[in-house]
Amino acid sequence: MLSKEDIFKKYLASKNLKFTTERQVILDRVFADHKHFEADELLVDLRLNDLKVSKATIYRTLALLVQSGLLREVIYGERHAHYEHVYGHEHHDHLVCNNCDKIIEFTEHRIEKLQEEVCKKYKFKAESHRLQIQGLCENCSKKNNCAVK
Amino acid sequence: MLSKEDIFKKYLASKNLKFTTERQVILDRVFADHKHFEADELLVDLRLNDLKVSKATIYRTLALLVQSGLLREVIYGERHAHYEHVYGHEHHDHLVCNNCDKIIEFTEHRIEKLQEEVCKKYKFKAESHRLQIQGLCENCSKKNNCAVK
DNA sequence: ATGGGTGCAAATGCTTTGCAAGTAC
DNA sequence: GTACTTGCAAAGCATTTGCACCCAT
Repeated sequence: MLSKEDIFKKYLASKNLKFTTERQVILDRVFADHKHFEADELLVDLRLNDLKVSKATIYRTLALLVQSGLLREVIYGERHAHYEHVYGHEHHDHLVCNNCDKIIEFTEHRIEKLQEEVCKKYKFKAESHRLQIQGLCENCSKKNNCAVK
Repeated sequence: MLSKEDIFKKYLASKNLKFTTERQVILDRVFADHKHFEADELLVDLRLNDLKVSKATIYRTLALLVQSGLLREVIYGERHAHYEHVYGHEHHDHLVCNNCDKIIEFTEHRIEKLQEEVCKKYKFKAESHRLQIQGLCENCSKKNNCAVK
Protein backbone atom coordinates (compact mmCIF):
# COMPACT_ATOMS: atom_id res chain seq x y z
CA MET A 1 0.00 0.00 0.00
CA LEU A 2 1.18 3.49 -0.80
CA SER A 3 2.33 5.71 2.04
CA LYS A 4 0.58 9.02 2.51
CA GLU A 5 3.64 10.75 1.19
CA ASP A 6 3.57 8.65 -1.96
CA ILE A 7 -0.10 9.35 -2.45
CA PHE A 8 0.46 13.07 -2.09
CA LYS A 9 3.46 13.10 -4.41
CA LYS A 10 1.56 11.12 -6.97
CA TYR A 11 -1.36 13.50 -6.80
CA LEU A 12 0.90 16.53 -7.12
CA ALA A 13 2.78 15.04 -10.05
CA SER A 14 -0.46 14.25 -11.82
CA LYS A 15 -1.35 17.93 -11.66
CA ASN A 16 2.13 19.19 -12.48
CA LEU A 17 2.51 20.55 -8.99
CA LYS A 18 5.62 20.42 -6.89
CA PHE A 19 6.42 18.67 -3.64
CA THR A 20 7.88 21.60 -1.74
CA THR A 21 9.36 21.76 1.74
CA GLU A 22 6.27 23.54 3.01
CA ARG A 23 3.99 20.83 1.67
CA GLN A 24 6.20 18.20 3.24
CA VAL A 25 6.14 19.96 6.60
CA ILE A 26 2.37 20.32 6.58
CA LEU A 27 1.80 16.72 5.52
CA ASP A 28 4.02 15.43 8.32
CA ARG A 29 2.48 17.61 10.97
CA VAL A 30 -1.08 16.89 9.93
CA PHE A 31 -0.54 13.16 10.27
CA ALA A 32 1.76 13.38 13.26
CA ASP A 33 -0.99 13.26 15.85
CA HIS A 34 -3.98 15.36 14.98
CA LYS A 35 -7.22 13.70 14.37
CA HIS A 36 -9.59 16.60 14.05
CA PHE A 37 -8.19 20.06 13.63
CA GLU A 38 -8.86 23.48 12.20
CA ALA A 39 -6.58 25.45 9.92
CA ASP A 40 -5.71 27.81 12.71
CA GLU A 41 -4.88 25.04 15.15
CA LEU A 42 -2.49 23.63 12.61
CA LEU A 43 -0.83 27.03 12.30
CA VAL A 44 -0.32 27.25 16.06
CA ASP A 45 0.90 23.68 16.18
CA LEU A 46 3.48 24.37 13.49
CA ARG A 47 4.66 27.47 15.33
CA LEU A 48 5.04 25.49 18.56
CA ASN A 49 7.25 23.10 16.69
CA ASP A 50 9.33 25.92 15.26
CA LEU A 51 8.05 25.28 11.79
CA LYS A 52 7.14 28.37 9.86
CA VAL A 53 4.59 28.21 7.10
CA SER A 54 2.32 31.09 6.23
CA LYS A 55 -1.39 30.96 6.78
CA ALA A 56 -1.98 31.28 3.04
CA THR A 57 0.14 28.24 2.31
CA ILE A 58 -1.63 26.26 4.99
CA TYR A 59 -4.98 26.91 3.39
CA ARG A 60 -3.63 26.20 -0.05
CA THR A 61 -2.03 22.95 1.06
CA LEU A 62 -5.01 21.72 3.04
CA ALA A 63 -7.08 22.10 -0.11
CA LEU A 64 -4.58 19.94 -1.98
CA LEU A 65 -4.61 17.31 0.74
CA VAL A 66 -8.37 17.14 0.51
CA GLN A 67 -8.22 16.83 -3.26
CA SER A 68 -5.65 14.08 -3.02
CA GLY A 69 -8.04 12.15 -0.79
CA LEU A 70 -5.84 12.17 2.30
CA LEU A 71 -8.02 14.54 4.29
CA ARG A 72 -11.69 15.24 4.55
CA GLU A 73 -13.23 18.61 5.29
CA VAL A 74 -16.11 18.68 7.73
CA ILE A 75 -18.11 21.64 8.95
CA TYR A 76 -19.75 20.98 12.28
CA GLY A 77 -22.43 23.62 11.99
CA GLU A 78 -19.96 26.39 12.65
CA ARG A 79 -18.67 28.63 9.96
CA HIS A 80 -15.15 27.32 9.79
CA ALA A 81 -13.88 24.02 8.53
CA HIS A 82 -12.50 21.08 10.47
CA TYR A 83 -10.26 18.53 8.84
CA GLU A 84 -9.83 14.89 9.60
CA HIS A 85 -7.72 12.01 8.38
CA VAL A 86 -9.06 9.80 5.65
CA TYR A 87 -5.80 7.91 5.13
CA GLY A 88 -5.62 5.06 7.60
CA HIS A 89 -9.16 5.50 8.89
CA GLU A 90 -12.30 3.58 8.15
CA HIS A 91 -15.23 5.77 7.18
CA HIS A 92 -17.01 6.93 10.28
CA ASP A 93 -19.55 9.42 11.51
CA HIS A 94 -19.70 11.75 14.50
CA LEU A 95 -21.43 12.47 17.74
CA VAL A 96 -20.74 16.13 18.56
CA CYS A 97 -21.24 17.39 22.09
CA ASN A 98 -22.90 20.80 22.17
CA ASN A 99 -21.48 21.52 25.58
CA CYS A 100 -17.83 20.51 25.58
CA ASP A 101 -17.33 20.10 21.82
CA LYS A 102 -16.09 16.58 22.29
CA ILE A 103 -16.32 14.51 19.13
CA ILE A 104 -17.00 10.78 19.28
CA GLU A 105 -16.48 8.73 16.14
CA PHE A 106 -18.54 5.70 15.34
CA THR A 107 -18.99 3.30 12.48
CA GLU A 108 -22.30 1.64 11.78
CA HIS A 109 -22.37 -0.43 8.65
CA ARG A 110 -26.09 -0.93 8.77
CA ILE A 111 -26.60 2.81 8.39
CA GLU A 112 -24.33 2.85 5.37
CA LYS A 113 -26.38 0.04 3.85
CA LEU A 114 -29.59 1.95 4.30
CA GLN A 115 -28.00 5.00 2.72
CA GLU A 116 -27.20 2.96 -0.34
CA GLU A 117 -30.81 1.89 -0.51
CA VAL A 118 -31.97 5.49 -0.34
CA CYS A 119 -29.59 6.46 -3.13
CA LYS A 120 -30.79 3.65 -5.30
CA LYS A 121 -34.36 4.71 -4.74
CA TYR A 122 -33.61 8.24 -5.96
CA LYS A 123 -31.15 7.12 -8.63
CA PHE A 124 -28.60 9.28 -6.86
CA LYS A 125 -24.90 8.60 -7.35
CA ALA A 126 -23.33 9.13 -3.94
CA GLU A 127 -19.79 10.42 -3.71
CA SER A 128 -19.58 11.00 0.00
CA HIS A 129 -21.80 11.40 2.96
CA ARG A 130 -21.73 12.62 6.48
CA LEU A 131 -23.90 12.02 9.45
CA GLN A 132 -23.62 14.11 12.58
CA ILE A 133 -25.59 13.78 15.72
CA GLN A 134 -25.50 16.82 18.01
CA GLY A 135 -26.36 16.58 21.66
CA LEU A 136 -24.74 15.99 25.03
CA CYS A 137 -22.02 13.50 25.75
CA GLU A 138 -22.26 11.26 28.80
CA ASN A 139 -20.27 13.62 31.02
CA CYS A 140 -22.07 16.77 30.05
CA SER A 141 -25.52 15.28 30.33
CA LYS A 142 -24.70 14.18 33.88
CA LYS A 143 -23.59 17.67 34.77
CA ASN A 144 -26.65 19.22 33.24
CA ASN A 145 -28.93 17.18 35.41
CA CYS A 146 -27.67 18.92 38.52
CA ALA A 147 -26.89 22.46 37.51
CA VAL A 148 -27.62 24.95 34.80
CA LYS A 149 -24.86 25.09 32.26
CA MET B 1 -52.05 22.61 17.32
CA LEU B 2 -50.42 25.99 17.65
CA SER B 3 -49.87 28.02 14.49
CA LYS B 4 -46.34 29.09 13.68
CA GLU B 5 -47.26 32.61 14.60
CA ASP B 6 -48.45 31.46 18.02
CA ILE B 7 -45.31 29.47 18.55
CA PHE B 8 -43.15 32.43 17.66
CA LYS B 9 -45.13 34.83 19.84
CA LYS B 10 -44.99 32.42 22.73
CA TYR B 11 -41.24 32.06 22.36
CA LEU B 12 -40.75 35.82 22.18
CA ALA B 13 -42.94 36.42 25.21
CA SER B 14 -41.01 33.83 27.19
CA LYS B 15 -37.85 35.82 26.56
CA ASN B 16 -39.44 39.22 27.08
CA LEU B 17 -39.01 40.02 23.41
CA LYS B 18 -41.47 41.84 21.22
CA PHE B 19 -43.46 40.77 18.23
CA THR B 20 -42.60 43.62 15.87
CA THR B 21 -43.79 44.32 12.35
CA GLU B 22 -40.41 43.26 10.97
CA ARG B 23 -40.55 39.92 12.75
CA GLN B 24 -44.07 39.39 11.47
CA VAL B 25 -43.01 40.18 7.90
CA ILE B 26 -40.06 37.82 8.03
CA LEU B 27 -42.07 35.02 9.59
CA ASP B 28 -44.73 35.29 6.91
CA ARG B 29 -42.28 35.44 4.06
CA VAL B 30 -40.16 32.58 5.31
CA PHE B 31 -43.15 30.29 5.46
CA ALA B 32 -44.86 31.67 2.37
CA ASP B 33 -43.14 29.32 -0.04
CA HIS B 34 -39.49 28.84 0.65
CA LYS B 35 -38.26 25.48 1.64
CA HIS B 36 -34.52 25.93 1.65
CA PHE B 37 -33.08 29.39 1.53
CA GLU B 38 -30.15 31.53 2.53
CA ALA B 39 -30.28 34.82 4.40
CA ASP B 40 -29.47 36.73 1.27
CA GLU B 41 -32.15 35.03 -0.79
CA LEU B 42 -34.65 36.03 1.83
CA LEU B 43 -33.46 39.62 1.59
CA VAL B 44 -33.93 39.64 -2.19
CA ASP B 45 -37.29 37.95 -1.85
CA LEU B 46 -38.48 40.58 0.59
CA ARG B 47 -37.30 43.36 -1.71
CA LEU B 48 -39.15 41.82 -4.65
CA ASN B 49 -42.27 41.90 -2.55
CA ASP B 50 -41.75 45.52 -1.61
CA LEU B 51 -41.05 44.63 1.97
CA LYS B 52 -38.14 46.42 3.51
CA VAL B 53 -36.23 44.89 6.38
CA SER B 54 -32.54 45.46 6.92
CA LYS B 55 -30.01 42.72 6.56
CA ALA B 56 -29.13 43.00 10.23
CA THR B 57 -32.71 42.42 11.26
CA ILE B 58 -32.99 39.45 8.96
CA TYR B 59 -30.03 37.78 10.59
CA ARG B 60 -31.27 38.64 14.05
CA THR B 61 -34.74 37.32 13.31
CA LEU B 62 -33.58 34.12 11.65
CA ALA B 63 -31.62 33.35 14.79
CA LEU B 64 -34.78 33.80 16.84
CA LEU B 65 -36.77 31.58 14.51
CA VAL B 66 -34.17 28.87 14.90
CA GLN B 67 -34.24 29.23 18.68
CA SER B 68 -38.00 29.04 18.70
CA GLY B 69 -37.77 25.75 16.87
CA LEU B 70 -39.54 26.90 13.72
CA LEU B 71 -36.47 26.80 11.52
CA ARG B 72 -33.37 24.71 11.33
CA GLU B 73 -29.97 25.92 10.18
CA VAL B 74 -28.03 23.68 7.88
CA ILE B 75 -24.61 24.21 6.37
CA TYR B 76 -24.12 22.14 3.25
CA GLY B 77 -20.34 22.11 3.25
CA GLU B 78 -20.20 25.73 2.19
CA ARG B 79 -19.41 28.44 4.60
CA HIS B 80 -22.79 30.10 4.76
CA ALA B 81 -25.97 28.89 6.36
CA HIS B 82 -29.09 27.54 4.74
CA TYR B 83 -32.39 27.49 6.57
CA GLU B 84 -35.27 25.12 6.28
CA HIS B 85 -38.69 24.71 7.79
CA VAL B 86 -39.12 22.56 10.83
CA TYR B 87 -42.72 23.57 11.47
CA GLY B 88 -45.02 21.41 9.38
CA HIS B 89 -42.29 19.06 8.21
CA GLU B 90 -41.35 15.62 9.32
CA HIS B 91 -37.67 15.23 10.09
CA HIS B 92 -35.80 14.41 6.93
CA ASP B 93 -32.32 14.22 5.53
CA HIS B 94 -30.76 15.38 2.27
CA LEU B 95 -29.20 14.26 -0.94
CA VAL B 96 -27.19 17.21 -2.26
CA CYS B 97 -26.15 17.28 -5.91
CA ASN B 98 -22.59 18.48 -6.34
CA ASN B 99 -23.26 19.54 -9.89
CA CYS B 100 -26.58 21.40 -9.93
CA ASP B 101 -27.03 21.97 -6.19
CA LYS B 102 -30.41 20.30 -6.24
CA ILE B 103 -31.51 19.10 -2.84
CA ILE B 104 -33.64 15.99 -2.47
CA GLU B 105 -35.26 15.32 0.88
CA PHE B 106 -35.87 11.85 2.18
CA THR B 107 -37.08 10.21 5.32
CA GLU B 108 -35.84 6.81 6.41
CA HIS B 109 -37.09 5.69 9.78
CA ARG B 110 -34.78 2.71 9.91
CA ILE B 111 -31.78 5.05 9.82
CA GLU B 112 -33.21 7.06 12.70
CA LYS B 113 -33.65 3.84 14.67
CA LEU B 114 -30.04 2.87 14.16
CA GLN B 115 -28.95 6.35 15.23
CA GLU B 116 -30.80 5.85 18.49
CA GLU B 117 -28.97 2.60 19.00
CA VAL B 118 -25.63 4.30 18.44
CA CYS B 119 -26.49 7.02 20.94
CA LYS B 120 -27.51 4.49 23.52
CA LYS B 121 -24.25 2.66 23.04
CA TYR B 122 -22.25 5.83 23.74
CA LYS B 123 -24.64 7.14 26.39
CA PHE B 124 -25.05 10.19 24.21
CA LYS B 125 -28.12 12.37 24.57
CA ALA B 126 -29.04 13.40 21.04
CA GLU B 127 -30.66 16.75 20.45
CA SER B 128 -30.59 16.81 16.68
CA HIS B 129 -28.87 15.16 13.83
CA ARG B 130 -28.25 15.63 10.19
CA LEU B 131 -27.29 13.29 7.45
CA GLN B 132 -26.21 14.53 4.06
CA ILE B 133 -25.22 12.51 1.09
CA GLN B 134 -23.29 14.42 -1.57
CA GLY B 135 -23.05 13.18 -5.11
CA LEU B 136 -24.80 13.46 -8.45
CA CYS B 137 -28.54 13.52 -8.96
CA GLU B 138 -30.11 11.39 -11.68
CA ASN B 139 -29.98 14.13 -14.29
CA CYS B 140 -26.44 15.21 -13.64
CA SER B 141 -25.05 11.70 -13.56
CA LYS B 142 -26.64 11.03 -16.95
CA LYS B 143 -25.01 14.13 -18.37
CA ASN B 144 -21.67 13.24 -16.92
CA ASN B 145 -21.64 9.91 -18.68
CA CYS B 146 -21.54 11.63 -22.03
CA ALA B 147 -19.56 14.79 -21.51
CA VAL B 148 -17.17 16.40 -19.14
CA LYS B 149 -18.91 18.74 -16.76
C1' DA C 1 15.40 28.44 -17.10
C1' DT C 2 10.90 28.53 -15.91
C1' DG C 3 6.46 27.51 -14.34
C1' DG C 4 4.76 26.72 -10.19
C1' DG C 5 5.19 28.21 -4.96
C1' DT C 6 5.66 31.31 -1.08
C1' DG C 7 4.73 35.12 2.23
C1' DC C 8 2.64 39.25 2.92
C1' DA C 9 -0.99 42.28 3.09
C1' DA C 10 -5.13 43.52 1.10
C1' DA C 11 -9.58 41.79 -0.42
C1' DT C 12 -13.65 38.93 0.05
C1' DG C 13 -18.05 37.17 1.73
C1' DC C 14 -21.05 36.09 5.28
C1' DT C 15 -22.40 37.47 9.65
C1' DT C 16 -22.27 40.29 13.90
C1' DT C 17 -22.17 44.55 16.51
C1' DG C 18 -22.18 49.57 18.31
C1' DC C 19 -24.93 53.28 18.31
C1' DA C 20 -28.59 56.76 17.86
C1' DA C 21 -33.29 56.99 16.90
C1' DG C 22 -37.81 54.50 16.89
C1' DT C 23 -41.58 51.47 18.83
C1' DA C 24 -44.27 47.74 21.29
C1' DC C 25 -46.17 46.87 25.61
C1' DG D 1 -42.04 55.42 30.17
C1' DT D 2 -38.80 52.06 29.32
C1' DA D 3 -36.90 48.22 27.52
C1' DC D 4 -36.40 46.14 23.51
C1' DT D 5 -35.66 47.05 18.18
C1' DT D 6 -34.27 48.86 14.08
C1' DG D 7 -31.15 50.45 10.27
C1' DC D 8 -26.87 51.85 9.11
C1' DA D 9 -22.19 51.49 8.75
C1' DA D 10 -18.30 49.61 10.72
C1' DA D 11 -16.13 45.56 12.64
C1' DG D 12 -15.21 40.45 12.75
C1' DC D 13 -13.64 36.09 11.21
C1' DA D 14 -12.24 32.48 8.26
C1' DT D 15 -10.63 32.10 3.91
C1' DT D 16 -8.91 33.69 -0.65
C1' DT D 17 -6.18 36.39 -3.78
C1' DG D 18 -2.73 39.72 -6.16
C1' DC D 19 1.85 40.42 -6.44
C1' DA D 20 6.89 40.45 -6.21
C1' DC D 21 10.33 37.42 -5.09
C1' DC D 22 11.86 32.38 -4.64
C1' DC D 23 12.80 27.45 -5.71
C1' DA D 24 11.93 22.48 -7.36
C1' DT D 25 12.36 20.10 -11.48
